[in-house]
Amino acid sequence: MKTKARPEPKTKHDYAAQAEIIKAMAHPTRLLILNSLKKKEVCVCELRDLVGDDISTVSKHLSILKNAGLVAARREGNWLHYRLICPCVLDFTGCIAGIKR
Amino acid sequence: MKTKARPEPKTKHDYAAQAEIIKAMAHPTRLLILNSLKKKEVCVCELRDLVGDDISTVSKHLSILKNAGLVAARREGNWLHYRLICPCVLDFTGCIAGIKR
DNA sequence: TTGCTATTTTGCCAAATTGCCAAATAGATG
DNA sequence: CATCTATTTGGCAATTTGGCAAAATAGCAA
Repeated sequence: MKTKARPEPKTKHDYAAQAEIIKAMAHPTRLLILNSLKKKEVCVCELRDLVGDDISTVSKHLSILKNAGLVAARREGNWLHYRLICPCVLDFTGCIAGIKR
Repeated sequence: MKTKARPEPKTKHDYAAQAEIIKAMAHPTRLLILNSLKKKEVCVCELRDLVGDDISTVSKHLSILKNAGLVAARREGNWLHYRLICPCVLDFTGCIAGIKR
């Protein structure tokens, strides 16, 4: 039987890596995109309609999410379908919802 | 018996509010502070030593966390002790740790 | 009151972020 | 090849953020 794992203390580097991912989520449009991908993959053009910004703006948000490792794309003909890689990032919402200022 | 609650669709305003809180967490120093408060409240001067930045910088990070509703302060003489209001925000870390780029 | 300590606020500046438009790219199709 | 569609990239201005230092504030004690 294993002894209970004791986590190493986190370094500044660890926190920087975490912050990169959290920063990618820290934008209203990107939260909307992530939530839109909760149940199914969605095409960029659909996301543009949902978001309502210029397509180039939406694309930039997607590349930020992609670089953070939060979403991935699959090409199908001319369309790119984005999907959520780690749906658990949306569980966060439940905790956040309980915070009142 | 109640029927299962069906969440309302989130508005841009909802996402903006969520983003505010997440943005407050999206900085290495602020993640370090939040984790330092995981088990017990901590004085500002201790946090300054942990973080290593100028005291005014630490104070600014604390005010960002406070405005986001993530921490609160309790005065004891000259010292201010900060504590984590919603420890659940640290559960997030588990999901984040699974993300690889 | 004065002085002392802990903390916050203000001012400043460099760096990063945001969003739009235009241009470039990738893939499909003729 | 040319052309069309979907998407990304580059450039730019406006705004926001981060960190230090100086000044201001809050509470305690003499």
